Amino acid sequence: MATIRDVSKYSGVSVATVSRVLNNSSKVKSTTKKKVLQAIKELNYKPNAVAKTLFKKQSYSIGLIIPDISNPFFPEVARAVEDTARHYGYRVILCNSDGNREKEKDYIEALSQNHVDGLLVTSISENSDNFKGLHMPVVALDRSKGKEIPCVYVDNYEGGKLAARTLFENGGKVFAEISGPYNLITAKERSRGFHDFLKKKEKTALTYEGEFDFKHSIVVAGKLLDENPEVDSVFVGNDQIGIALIKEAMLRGLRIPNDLQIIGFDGIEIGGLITPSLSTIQQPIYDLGKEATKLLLDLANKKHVEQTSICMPINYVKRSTTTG
Amino acid sequence: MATIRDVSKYSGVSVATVSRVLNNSSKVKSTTKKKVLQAIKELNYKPNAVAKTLFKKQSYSIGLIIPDISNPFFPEVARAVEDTARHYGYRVILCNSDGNREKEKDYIEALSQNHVDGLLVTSISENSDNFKGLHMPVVALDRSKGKEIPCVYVDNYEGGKLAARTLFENGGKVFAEISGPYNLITAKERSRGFHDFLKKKEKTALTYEGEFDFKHSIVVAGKLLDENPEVDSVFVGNDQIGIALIKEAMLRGLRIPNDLQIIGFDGIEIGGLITPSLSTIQQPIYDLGKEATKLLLDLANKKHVEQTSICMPINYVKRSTTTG
DNA sequence: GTGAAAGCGCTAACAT
DNA sequence: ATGTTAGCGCTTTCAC
Repeated sequence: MATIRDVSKYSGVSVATVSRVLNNSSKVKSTTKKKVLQAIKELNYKPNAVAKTLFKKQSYSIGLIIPDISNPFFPEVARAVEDTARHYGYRVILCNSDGNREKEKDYIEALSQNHVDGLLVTSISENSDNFKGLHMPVVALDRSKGKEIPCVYVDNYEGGKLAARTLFENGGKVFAEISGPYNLITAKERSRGFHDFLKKKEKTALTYEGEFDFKHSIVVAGKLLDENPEVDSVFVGNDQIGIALIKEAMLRGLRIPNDLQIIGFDGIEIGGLITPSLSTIQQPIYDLGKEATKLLLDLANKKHVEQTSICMPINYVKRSTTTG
Repeated sequence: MATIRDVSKYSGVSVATVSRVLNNSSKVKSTTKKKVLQAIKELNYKPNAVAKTLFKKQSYSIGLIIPDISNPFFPEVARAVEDTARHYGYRVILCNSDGNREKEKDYIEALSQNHVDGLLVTSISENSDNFKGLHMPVVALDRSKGKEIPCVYVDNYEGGKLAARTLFENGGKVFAEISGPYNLITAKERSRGFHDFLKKKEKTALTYEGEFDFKHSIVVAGKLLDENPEVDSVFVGNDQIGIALIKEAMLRGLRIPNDLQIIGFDGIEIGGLITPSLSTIQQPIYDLGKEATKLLLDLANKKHVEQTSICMPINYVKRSTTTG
């Protein structure tokens, strides 16, 4: 590998000058510039980004810490993050935390030692001191972090209410919910919104606490259906649970949406491709990732940001598991 | 940020000694070691991994270049890669190439300049000079690269044959295929295996060339069904096409598998969760990613590897879109 | 407009 | 067992 020193010798100028033409950092006579460019070409010289990072303390890379890339919500986020990062010349390091505090901490430490320029995190814990004392910006993704950390999120409470209203207005009589795990603030908020709306209508809903995961959801969905055959309207904590519920409902010969209405949450692509397609409260997943990345990079580059807390809109997408 | 120099001063020993305790690289008297450790703690010193990388020419990071993380096959791969890399102390940089040669090249150049220790690539092109002259190992994932590049893959040709045999033995009469794009060697091989088997049985199959993508598949699937209502057995290039075909078939009131049998390829998780669940030729997706990563890291660490070309087994998974 | 030299934070000879 | 020092490849004052 040729170094800047090789280029310097080959072209007969100093390394400083080579650096100047490399970075356009100050005027260089056009004839010497030409010589340098020529040398670079002939030696097939590529600047060593690590050396540059060491000096500049800027790596043009960010860390993306999510619970699990195999969970279908996150690939869409990751794609947005990567696209956006790339657009601004940044690379992204992918980290799966499994919602494990220790694993998250290990990653943060490693990323920090590698001088990434910022962290994008979907963390399990609302307030964690995993993020204390870092010398780089952190943006929380899909988790409202209160005032402590900049974040990009959706109003999960309103989403829950919207699901309840929809089910109610569609003529639902017996309501149920399979929520996400309550230790996730997002799941809790969705649930709270759902129940609050029903309460105003003097209705209640059976509630099962689930997980954001297919395997577990199959079990809970089956249980709900078996224990409560009278239920006709279910709100589920995310689309994966919804897909599991559809499967179990069909296995039991229920007609959807006539016997059973279902509303999911997230709007992952696959929800629209199954039969029946899953009605859902849709988050702008790609834009969530995109805006979070933009915010993070603005922060990393010390640009002025007028909003460090961005709430993105949700909306109800009617597909085939609801009547209206 | 404290540096090794700060620790050295604080503890009254040389930087070399500090480095020694940091890396356990040679014996240090236990009392001085204690002093150093104490200083490290009090100063909250963290070694700068970038500086180390510059010197050692080893970054403990690898690049993962795939077409698109939103394609459901790849999150499972990426998860395996990340798990395995992490297990060996490596980080992974995620890159989406969209199967675009130029984009792939840009990534390779950037990763190379950042001195990643190796590249894991699912490339579109079988033989590309994008990989020529790199000073780091490359492992091809799910793409047989001939002898040029180490690779981890499955026997797609056999998979295609297996699909054909299954459909045939289940009593299929009129066969069809929606293949993946022919410029992908994997798609072509699956298709070739499928047709070769049928030919031996003196059967033919209608063939539509598709894409490994939901949106496009919906269109092709609809077309196939409308233009050939007599078809009763379809092999599709991957599970996504299969899911699209199921959707379109149900839309048209076809009974699966009685009127129409479908076999997919890949074995992505969602295929088992839809109704009807998709029978498929399953690849060991996680293990593919795991073995590829292991191979790459062995290569990066110049360990002796007896096999630079690893073929993983496939198998038929009977679910609800086939009769047997 | 260009060059010399210091230094980013670390490791590894080479001394002692 | 420990210290001194020369880099790794780059950028950036500070001279000229």
